[in-house]
Amino acid sequence: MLHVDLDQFLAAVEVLRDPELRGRPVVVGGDGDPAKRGVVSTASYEAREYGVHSGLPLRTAARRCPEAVFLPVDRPAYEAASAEVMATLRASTAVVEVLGWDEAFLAVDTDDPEAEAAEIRRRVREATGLECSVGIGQNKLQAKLATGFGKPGGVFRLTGETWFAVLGDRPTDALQGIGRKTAGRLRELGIDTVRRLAETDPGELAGHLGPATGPWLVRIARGEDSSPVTGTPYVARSRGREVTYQRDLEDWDEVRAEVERLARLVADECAAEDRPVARVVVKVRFVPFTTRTHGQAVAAATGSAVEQAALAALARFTTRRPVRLLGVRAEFDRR
DNA sequence: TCTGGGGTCCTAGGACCC
DNA sequence: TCTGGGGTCCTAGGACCC
Repeated sequence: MLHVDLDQFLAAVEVLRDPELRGRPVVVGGDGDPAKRGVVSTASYEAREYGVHSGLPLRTAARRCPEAVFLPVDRPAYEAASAEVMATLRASTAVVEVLGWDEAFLAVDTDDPEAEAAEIRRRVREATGLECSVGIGQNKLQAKLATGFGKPGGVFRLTGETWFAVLGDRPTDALQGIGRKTAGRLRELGIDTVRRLAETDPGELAGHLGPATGPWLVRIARGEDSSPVTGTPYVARSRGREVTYQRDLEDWDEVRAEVERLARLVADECAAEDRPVARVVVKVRFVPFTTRTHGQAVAAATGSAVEQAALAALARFTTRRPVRLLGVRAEFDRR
């Protein structure tokens, strides 16, 4: 199995549009104004030299790298570039499973995966001008982790034979699915490396981290993953809109009006997809950063059902502190 | 580090039913 | 009426990913 991951995707698309950006620190995020609330979506490798990375507040990025070029997120441009790349990948005989804008798994039948990977890199570059890295593995987990070792612009193979030599002594958050919080909880249990996690009794970990999560963590630490590469089209389970306000909302009438506006946007998208909404969840982030959600089942599929449900969900909030973010999410009927 | 926006999946507790 | 045990569903919150 191969995992294809485009290098510094958003920044690379911007460089293609404006070749003068090549070689310069480029930061894509928010509306391109580093003085505003927002975070970095993608930093070019030049910007990463200054400690700028995805998720970093734009203000902080500007402090670390004042000479960087800050650009707004241009979704349509990235969607178009992504579609071109995915079409290129699908043109081969492989089964292609797309993950977001800039990643895909490919199930290929070949005796020489490195040659296949090099060929994919060449075709993507020729068709789109974009560079990618390719990971090779016996399953999706191995392939995906391998890509990181190939970046940028390289190919890396990770198998059951090399798994522990490459990853055994690394911290547990080297694994996809383990973030800062879970790594911290594992450390408290005396588990600080991938190897230690792999040696842990799944039943014991279930007691600490849940019946599904515990045993799953042990499996991924062993490099085990039986999930197939599926070419079936992705079907969303929910659709939502959320917005962080540059100025905190203090007036609850304004909060109500905004929730109604977001609900209308979501309702229109759901209607366009012709999928019945089962539930609406409203999210409120209060100042400084406390987030609460309330949901409301949608009874009938009437014209304004989503808006009605959103306002009903909002009515369950009793706190009246200033608000920095509002969100409305519609969950589809699961059948 | 003053912390986006799009999502997915899992957990725990309570309600409810037999 | 001083109270079991198992199963399922719903809800809010948390963690993670791109």
